Amino acid sequence: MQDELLLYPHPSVTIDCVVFGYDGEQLSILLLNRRDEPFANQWTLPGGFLRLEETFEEAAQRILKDKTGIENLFLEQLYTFGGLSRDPRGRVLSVAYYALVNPAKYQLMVGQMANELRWFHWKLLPPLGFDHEHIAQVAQARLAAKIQYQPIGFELLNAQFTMSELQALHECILGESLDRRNFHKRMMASGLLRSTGERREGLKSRPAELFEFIP
Amino acid sequence: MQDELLLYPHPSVTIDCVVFGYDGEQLSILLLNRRDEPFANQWTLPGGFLRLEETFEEAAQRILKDKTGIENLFLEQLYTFGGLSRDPRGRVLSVAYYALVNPAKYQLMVGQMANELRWFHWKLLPPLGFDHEHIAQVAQARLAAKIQYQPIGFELLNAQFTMSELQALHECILGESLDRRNFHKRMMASGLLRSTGERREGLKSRPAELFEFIP
DNA sequence: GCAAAAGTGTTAATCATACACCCATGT
DNA sequence: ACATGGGTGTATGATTAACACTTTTGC
Repeated sequence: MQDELLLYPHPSVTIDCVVFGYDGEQLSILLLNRRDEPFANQWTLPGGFLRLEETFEEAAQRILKDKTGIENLFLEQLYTFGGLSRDPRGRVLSVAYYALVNPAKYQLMVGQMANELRWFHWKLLPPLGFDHEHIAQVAQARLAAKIQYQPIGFELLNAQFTMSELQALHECILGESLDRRNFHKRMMASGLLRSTGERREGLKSRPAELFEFIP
Repeated sequence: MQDELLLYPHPSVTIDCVVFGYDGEQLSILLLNRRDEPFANQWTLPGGFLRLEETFEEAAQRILKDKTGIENLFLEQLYTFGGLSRDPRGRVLSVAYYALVNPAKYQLMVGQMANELRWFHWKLLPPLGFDHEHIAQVAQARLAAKIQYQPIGFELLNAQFTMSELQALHECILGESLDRRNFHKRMMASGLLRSTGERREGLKSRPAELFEFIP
């Protein structure tokens, strides 16, 4: 039964992850400084090889947990990259995923195959190994396109968030400032979020209403 | 250098293609009746294994040419499917592509590994092998979403086409009828097509202006 | 002259934008 | 009381949707 599958050599398949983080001020991408060849001591997206017994998403979760300590995040498939020379080791495909996380919620843990992990401003990335600059660009474009049509929050914000927090995130991704009232109307009109009835208190000003995404 | 790549067994990688065809009346998807196991004598999307020396698009073009006779079509990556049991032969990933073609422009040629090729109404597909029903659904959804934002025509229509032909295509994909005048305005406002100055004559009614896509 | 499809403009409705004042809290 | 950020409505402009009659051809 496996015969046909063995007729030709198979490519390797990796999963690479573009992890966006938003700390309330600026949007970042998590990069990993590789310890080993290829691209030793260079920055790349966190990634790893797909195993036969796991789905793409399971692989992405495992890889991110092992290499960065980040667990249980929402992932969405971005694109699959298959250029012939994107990896010097041979034919390696990359099924890329992206995610949005709140960096404050995770403790980064540098895995064994990395020198360092660091958040970089999403528009000011260092030179990257493989074709990861290209992958990051595609992810940025996807994020910016997607936010036009729907509120983006995922894990970037806490489960409950104020309208200002959501607005600051959108402004950050869009690169422009928005009108508070119109933003409020648009978000509520989308039907994707609702008020929790609770408020965020303890700040220096009027307590803000807390919202949550509707599942 | 290849050592790391050999540590784990590799999955097989196929390219599957959702080829949409429009004959002026209805939108169809091209299916192939398999000659061999698995899924012998069942309908599937045309597809085949990726070779190490070719990109996804080259593979898709080769596969379509070999199995259907269709050449040189515009392809766009749809999604990559990686379910653990989508292929009974083992772990097989599928990088799916979709394309739009004008069936009248191609002579279908049944390849050696198929019993038959046939166009099926895009909403009335027979049961399909592998997870190809799912892939077809994703492609349908993508096409319907995409047409909201831009005129889709490309290879579906002839290089020159009348506004009514383009409108019939859009109505077919959207599943609703549109107003002629508003459609005309919207298409021209998109800036993606222009009048050729010529007309389609010889029909039973007033000759229609011919348009073309701006490259 | 009749049938069939093409071409075209105006009005109404909807949606998006711009904009400013008062409110609740902490200090 | 004042500083800080939160909450809210309306008026205008822009876009989209609804709608019908005239024109050109073949028969």
